Order: sequence, then structure tokens, then C-alpha cells
Amino acid sequence: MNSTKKVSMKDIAKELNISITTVSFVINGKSEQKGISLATSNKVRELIKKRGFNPNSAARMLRTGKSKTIGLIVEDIGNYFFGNIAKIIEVEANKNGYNVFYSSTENNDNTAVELINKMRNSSVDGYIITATQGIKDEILKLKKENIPFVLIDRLIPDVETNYVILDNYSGSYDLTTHLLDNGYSNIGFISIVSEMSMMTEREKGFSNALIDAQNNKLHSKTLKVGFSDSHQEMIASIQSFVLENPELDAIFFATNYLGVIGIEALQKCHLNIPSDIAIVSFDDNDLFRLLTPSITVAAQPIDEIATASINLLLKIINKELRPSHTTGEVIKPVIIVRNSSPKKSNTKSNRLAKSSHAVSIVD
Amino acid sequence: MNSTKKVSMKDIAKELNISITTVSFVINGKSEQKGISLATSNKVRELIKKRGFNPNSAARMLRTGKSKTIGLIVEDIGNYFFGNIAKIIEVEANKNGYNVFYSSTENNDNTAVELINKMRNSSVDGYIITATQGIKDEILKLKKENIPFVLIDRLIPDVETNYVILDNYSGSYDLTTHLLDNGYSNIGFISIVSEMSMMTEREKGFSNALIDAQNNKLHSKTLKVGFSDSHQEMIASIQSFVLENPELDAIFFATNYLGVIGIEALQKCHLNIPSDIAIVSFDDNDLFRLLTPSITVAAQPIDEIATASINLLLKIINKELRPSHTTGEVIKPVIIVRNSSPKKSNTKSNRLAKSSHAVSIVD
DNA sequence: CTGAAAGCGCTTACAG
DNA sequence: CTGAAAGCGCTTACAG
Repeated sequence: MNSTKKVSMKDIAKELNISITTVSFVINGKSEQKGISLATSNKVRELIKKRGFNPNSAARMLRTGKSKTIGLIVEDIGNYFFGNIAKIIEVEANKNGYNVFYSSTENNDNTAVELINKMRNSSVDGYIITATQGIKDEILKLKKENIPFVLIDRLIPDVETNYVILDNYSGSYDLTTHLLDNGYSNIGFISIVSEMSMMTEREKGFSNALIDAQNNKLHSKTLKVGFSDSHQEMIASIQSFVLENPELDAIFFATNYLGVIGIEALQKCHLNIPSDIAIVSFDDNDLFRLLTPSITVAAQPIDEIATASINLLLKIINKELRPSHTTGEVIKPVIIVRNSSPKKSNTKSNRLAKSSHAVSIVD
Repeated sequence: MNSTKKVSMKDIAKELNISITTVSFVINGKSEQKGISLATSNKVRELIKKRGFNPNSAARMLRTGKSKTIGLIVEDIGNYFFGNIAKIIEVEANKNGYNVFYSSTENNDNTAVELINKMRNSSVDGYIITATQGIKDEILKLKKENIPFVLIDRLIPDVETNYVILDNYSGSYDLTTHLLDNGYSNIGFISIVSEMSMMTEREKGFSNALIDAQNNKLHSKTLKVGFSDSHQEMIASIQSFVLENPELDAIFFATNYLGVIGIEALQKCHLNIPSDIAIVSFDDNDLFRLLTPSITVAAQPIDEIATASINLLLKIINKELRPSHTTGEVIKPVIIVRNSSPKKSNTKSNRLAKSSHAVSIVD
């Protein structure tokens, strides 16, 4: 029933009365190097276009052992950050002749391990991986077998690999300092329970900024919700945390989605941002600039992270790096000050006033 | 340097002193059917496990022409809607033993055609495609060659295919009716220049709702921005449109991203939503519920769309559907009424009042 | 019950 | 400047 039979190199060669070898050389850009005449090259190129010929990648893969495919393993492709990372990686990969297989781990160890193995025997040439907490062994295996990969967004403790990550510490430090500079002194830090480097670094950045301020009027309080808690559970935890700590005048949300959930929680508490409580969030979101008020964030330069990771991987695949060496890139986040964290007025906190049934002071 | 040489079927056969054929039969679960003795089968299975043998998928693909891979072509994987569509499709595909290649067209015809061809010669077994306007020929080609594919989100005019789309007409009709029911009578319709069915259907739904209302006090005005206009250009167009038509008391944004951009434009005009102007948007966004005010939308049931499309494709690939027949599924959108389009008060429009320098009436 | 052999569509060392 | 031929690792029709 298929009227259009797939055209192969053989067909091209036969129609032009030349050998398959010549066709192959032209296709692979070796016509110069192999001394194919320009006339022949052009004839081949024309016919290829005319017939819509495309080399069969299975055959090529079988022959060369290379698939020209890279595997991208992210936490959640539906998420703003990872979705855009994926898009840029794909464009960059395509430019270099690579396709991209992607998959989401949903931060589940088993899924992550399965994905790595499944991709392995579709022979990907390399991986870009957002690690989950428990895949250390799998990563070690890749390393031992010299399979090219780069870790993004987060590291595995005590494992030396190629990686591209954000400078979580300094982003968090700077965001906290911004809050302190604007006069906030009772800051709630809301994060998730996690041993991953990204989260521990953010926490460290936060506390060190407080310590370095050397001001004993400064106080903070921390809440950590479970990663697998439901949306609703997280909202509830945040609500009670905020309500039970009326002295808080600002909150630092340690991730983008905690920020989103947190805003929802504050709305439910009928707390006004920023007059009742200021907020900042780590990691920007498409709409944070449009919220009322717009949200101050430490933004990840998605472009930079994506480009750096695919380029690094490509270098490893092409053996432009000494395999014994490991290279890491640390990208600086950008603090975007918006309206959720203005300079604090010197009057008494509205929230404490409200909670003691006093009339709130407007200045 | 790779101590671990890849083991092949040949190695297994040689070590066991049997033929490759037998090994292949065992691997593919045909030992019964082909009458391989249980003893032999077991020996083979054991050795496979012991040697960690994995069939080379390139060879298998070359031989069988099947890749157990499906190609997913979306408009923009970084977008909330498509990112989540992709995620669900992937999970569903994996359940059925398929991998997913994905790519973004950025709504560019050339990119779309290239992607289809590139995937074609990585021998995907089928496609799920978000069409761009000018790929009719390519789609016709797929159809003629009996290559399994399903169109999602939008159709190609005059081409009969398998598809899963949203009921854009009724979503738009209902959303408009909601506006009319709440007393709005001068509605701006902001869309993009496009011949795609999804957009024309939305426009038709909008106008028909107005017509069906049979109220000659109803007016509307339409703005269409160019798809490839920059973010900034779109904002500017929307701003002048709104400013030049002060009689508008509500705006219908025909897509999610127009809604986002539109909100930004209205903020820049210092117009208050909904007191100055009400808005509704087609297609929900992660944060629309958190904006002030939250935005009324016609939401696409992402889960349903994704599941329906992958299941349909799988059926086609497995030839469970008569190839001569074409099946389409139309998913109903859900109107989510939020705060951007409340019942309109009967007083004169605030905007007209403002623009004539009168004192605005508060009730 | 099992095997020898063809062939999928490429790439590349070798020969001229 | 160009070609004939081997071989990548499988699957499967055919033969016994």
C-alpha cells in the first residue's frame, strides 16, 4: 500500500550512476577531504533534496555506535524552570546534530534509575541529569563506565562529576541581605525537607546572611514541609506556621513552587503582602512579575544554565575534555527586586497591631 | 579503556554452543512457539542475566523498522499547557513500552517540517503533532504513507485525520455568555492573526454568543496581533486598542499568553481589573488563580487531552483501528469563574467617567 | 527441536 | 577522483 518507498543511499547512487561510497562522503561533509569533485557533490546534494532523502539513523547508529541522541532527565517537564531548560537544551542540541530524549523523574529514585537504564539501551550518547536523592549508585556506575553525563541543578554529595549548578548559597545570601537592608528583622524561612545540596546551600546562605549582619535584634524561624506532601497539606502547614508566628514580618520561600503555594496560603489567611508581611522567593516564575504585588526573587538564568550544560556535555562526548578531569560551572543567580519586599516603615508591625485588636496605624 | 566490552547475541550463542537464532527466539519470547526446549531456554536466560546482555536497539530497529519510540511535536515545551501535556503523554507512553522524542516548533512551519522529517528517520513509530499553519503538505504525506499520527490542539482545514482537540467553539461561546450574563455589553476580542481552526472556532464562538443574545445594545471590537510580534509589540498594540476604545467594559483574550500579556498592558494603562474593565481568558495558567483579581478562564482539561491522544495513537500503531477510518475526540473545556469578571454594576462605566475627567462614582 | 544465511542501510579501510 | 566489499547486531523465512 505504501506507494512512496523510503529512499536510501543506494537509490541515490543508482540514479546518479555513482557508488554508495561517494554519496556517503558527500552526506557526511567529507567530499573535500576525500576529493570528490564539486560537480559530483552538487549533483548528489541536489538529488538528495529532490528525493527528500534522509539517512536511516538506525543503520548509522548500528554502524558507528553513536546515536546522536542525548538523554535529558529532569524533575518535572511541566514545571516552568525545567520546561524552559529543556527547550533551550533541545535547540542547542539540534544545532549540533543531536536529538533529545527527555523524561521526568517526579523526584522519584526508582523512576530516575529506570530512566537512565532505559535510555542506556536506546544508546544515548550522553546524559544531562537532574539527580534525585538516592541515585548515587547509578551515577557512580555511569562514571565508572566512562559514559558522558553532566549533573544539573543539584549535586550528589561526595561524588565528583561534571556539573552545572546555580550558586544557591550566594543567591540566598543576597536575597536575605536585601530583606535585612529593607528593615525586616523577623524572617520566616520556608523550605522542604531535603538533603540535596541545592536546598542545604540555600538554607546556609540564609542563616549566614543573618549571622553576618551581626545584629542581635534579628530573629528567624524555619518551616520545612515534606516534599511529597500534597498541595493542600503544604498550604495548611504554611498557614499555621504564619499564624503561630505573628512576629514574622517577612518570609523567604526557598523554591518557586513554595512561593506559589505560600502566596495562596497568605491569601487564605487574609494577610496583605507586603503591608502585613513581606515575601521573597527563590527562583522566578512566569507570572511573578504580574502578581499584586509583584514578587521579589532570586532568578535562575535559565538560558545560561541550559546552554552551559549542553555545551559541557557536548565537549565531553567529543572528548575535548580530559576524561580524568571533572569540570563544574556555577551560575550566579540574579536578584530581581519587585514590590513584595519594599523598605519597611518604622511603625509597629501591622500584623501584631491587628492581632491585638488595635487600630492599625497608617502612615 | 572500556574493560566492559558490550556482549552480543553472538557471544551468548557461542558460549552455549547453540545458534544465534535460538538465542533470538528465547529473547523475543518465541521459544514456545518455535519449540525451543525448556532446558535450552533456561540456559539462555541464565547466561543473558549473568552477562548483562541487552539487545542492541539500533540493530533491532534497522531490522524490524520499529523503534518503540513516538515523536511528540508541540508548539513550545516551555509553556504550561504543552509542558504538562508532554509529561502525561510520556508517562502513558512508557507504560506501554514506548519512549518519547519531543520537540518545539515555536509555531514555525519550517521547524515543524524539519522535525517531522528528522523524527521520521529516527524511525519513530508514530507522531503526536501540534500542527502549524503551513504544514498541510507534510501531514498529507504522512497520511498517504500510512504513518500513524494524531493531531492535537488544532486541526488542518480540509484534511481528515485522527485528532484530539478542545471544543474551542463552545468554550468561547460559554465564556462570552458568562460575560453577557454579568452585564457586559462592549466586549473587546483580542486574538492573533491565524487561520488555524482553534482560533477561528474561538472567534466564531464569541460572535455567535453575541448574536444569539439578540440584544442590539451589544457591541464588540476585535484586535488581532501578529503571532510573531514581539512581546513588547503586542503589549503596545493592546494598550492602544484599549485606550482608543474607552467604551469597552470587558476583554476576551483568546489565548493564555495573550491573557498574560494583556494583563501587563492593562497594568501599564493603569486600568483596574475588573472595576475599569473586566477580563476573561481562554486557557488557564498556573498562576491565574493567584493574580489580583484572579482570572476567569475557559480551562483545557490537560489530563484528558493528553491521555486521549496517546491512547488514540497507540491504538493506531497497534492497528486496533481500521486504517481507512479516522477518529476524532473533542474535549469540553471547563469554565472557571473567578474574580476578573464579576456582575457589572449598573452605574456608568468608570472608564468613560474617568476619561471625561468626571469624578468616578463609587457605589 | 535447531541452524545457516540473507538482509535491514549505513560507514570506512582498502584498492585502483 | 571514485568504487567494491566487509561488517555493525539483529530477525526471520527457509531448510532439515
